[in-house]
Amino acid sequence: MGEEAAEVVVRINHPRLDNFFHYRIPHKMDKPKLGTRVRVPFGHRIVEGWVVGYSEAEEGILLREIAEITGTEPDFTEEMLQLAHWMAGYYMHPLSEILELMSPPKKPKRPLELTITESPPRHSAEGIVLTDEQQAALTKIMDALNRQEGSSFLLYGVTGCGKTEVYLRAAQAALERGCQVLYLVPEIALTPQMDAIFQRWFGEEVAVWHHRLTGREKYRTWEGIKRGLYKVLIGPRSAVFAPFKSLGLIIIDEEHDPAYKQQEKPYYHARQLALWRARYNKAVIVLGSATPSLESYTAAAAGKTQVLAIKNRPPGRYLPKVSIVDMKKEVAEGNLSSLSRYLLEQIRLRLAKEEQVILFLNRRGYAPLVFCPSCGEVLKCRNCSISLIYHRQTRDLRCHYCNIRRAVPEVCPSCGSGQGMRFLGTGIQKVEKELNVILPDSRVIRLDYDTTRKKGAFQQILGSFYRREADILLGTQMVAKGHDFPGVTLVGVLNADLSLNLPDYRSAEHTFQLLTQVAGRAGRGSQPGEVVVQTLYPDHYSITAACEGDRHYFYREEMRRRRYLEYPPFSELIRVRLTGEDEEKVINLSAQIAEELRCLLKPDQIAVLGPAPASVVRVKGYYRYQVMLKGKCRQARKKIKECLGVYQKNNSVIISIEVDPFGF
DNA sequence: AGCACGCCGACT
DNA sequence: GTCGGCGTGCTC
Repeated sequence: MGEEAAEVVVRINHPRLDNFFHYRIPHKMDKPKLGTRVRVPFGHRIVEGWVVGYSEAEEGILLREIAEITGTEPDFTEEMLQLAHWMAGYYMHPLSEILELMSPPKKPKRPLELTITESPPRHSAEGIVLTDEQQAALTKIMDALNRQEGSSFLLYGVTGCGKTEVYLRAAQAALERGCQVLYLVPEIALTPQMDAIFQRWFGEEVAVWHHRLTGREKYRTWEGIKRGLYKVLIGPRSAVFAPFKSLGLIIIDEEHDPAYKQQEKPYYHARQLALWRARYNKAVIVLGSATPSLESYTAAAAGKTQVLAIKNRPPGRYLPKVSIVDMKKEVAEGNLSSLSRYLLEQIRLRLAKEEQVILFLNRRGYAPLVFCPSCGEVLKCRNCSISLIYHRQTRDLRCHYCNIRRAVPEVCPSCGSGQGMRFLGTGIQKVEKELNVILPDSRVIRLDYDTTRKKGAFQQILGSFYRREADILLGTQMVAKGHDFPGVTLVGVLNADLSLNLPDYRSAEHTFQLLTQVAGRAGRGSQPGEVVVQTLYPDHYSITAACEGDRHYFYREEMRRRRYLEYPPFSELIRVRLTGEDEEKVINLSAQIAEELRCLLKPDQIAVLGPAPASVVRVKGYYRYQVMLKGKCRQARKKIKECLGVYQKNNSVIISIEVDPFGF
């Protein structure tokens, strides 16, 4: 018979150590609670780890003893340990890495006082009266809070319908019932403004969590949430790991936003974890969006989530009129500018009335292609298999994958011709220059990755546009989110097709969401707005649906296509990605793995696709290939992981597993 | 991941 | 003779 021993996960990040090890508790040590951080002898050294359970050790293993307990209390609550186990299984990731991600911030050396002045919840100073639809939604949420049995809602409201008003009142109702509230937003950039709104309502009991906080700030917030001093936490996806004492309400704002999916290990989706935590805590969860993800839409259709629909904006705020411009015609009629004649006419009209304009182009830089007119060679990054982009401010070339910069060559590196390089295509900087030429009297302000590098620049640019210090806000997808500009009456989408041509089964969904969100920026004030959408595919369903505001048509059509092609939500995807410096080794191993998976998995259950090169084969000098699994993947996760585990020993090719991948 | 063990070349 | 190269194998 084996003996009862502590299961310890060691704090070492390696695929071959993806398991716990058994340890004996010394006689003079109290039995550590689950989640306790300990130091244990491991091989020839002492390492840190966490106690994650107790069980009988197998016979024949010589158990060693836990050396010491670190910290005064466990790092993880029962809830977070269970969540970690669930994540390890679902995302096929080592438990140690997930615990690392969830572990509390270090205690600062200098002691820190944790007192928060409890302010009684205050009502909105503005005293806005809710519309009937808003009130109906709020009532259902409040009923659910009273029932305390865990419920989920999809707050499906058109852009500008006042979802925030519903969130605030729901949060207040939760606080009145003694519960804490988690409010998730897609990006850090959006936290300060939400923080300001919530602080106006709830005072000092609101905290913000994100990765840019200092060590002290993190510790203070973490402890405050844990002890129940803070009642509301606002933050991006990582805030979903906060150690709430009594979580009663979770709100996910813009739940469709891809930023909720972590794009690096361990590739979790915050919405999924939030749903898990809501279920565990019997809390209410509200997913809010004007353009829900297909996942949430499906859950609603299946009755797993209740729909709270808001179909109208508050009185006096009208949905904009949308016009589509066919750019194929525009080019055929000799207009090679990035602005169609109709859009330009509309811009002039609005500027003459001293109204503001937002222009949207989802492409950074000046020109996306640089080529030699003599031999036709297109310049590519030497580390990545991707074209270099010309940037005008710095007059150099950049790779948008690895950020490398180089000068524009005077002589073609391929044929040696000295004719000079030519630039092709249109990036946002080129549009900026065009605007300066065509409309020399208008003030243009640009919002993109390059103008928001400096801290606070994002807020500063938006603030300046809000104060009407500029007439035209020209931006990448950053302009789609967040702000209300009462002065904006025209939104121009310069190239609606860019997101449509991405190699991703979600591209139509993203295009529909992006267009709807951008269009929603128009007519936020009392003036009716107009949206002009320029496209080469004026008949594509994602574009027509977004322009006509016909959400049901889009979802019907998109579901039909997904079902036909057996893409999620009608199947599950797992991507196995292989990365290495030696391309041949990567290809060979990919083929070997695909072959073995094909033997292992039933073809009528799971299709093994590939191996195929990733959409950008080479990044930062590493070659990337992938094998895609499509079908009933969940139930075969164990088998798949075992199969791949064998190959993870090879260290010249890194294998990573991505469950429900984003961005192909 | 670390760290030891292990079996072959040029050094005080 | 030994110091040290990094190949491979294990860690309750």
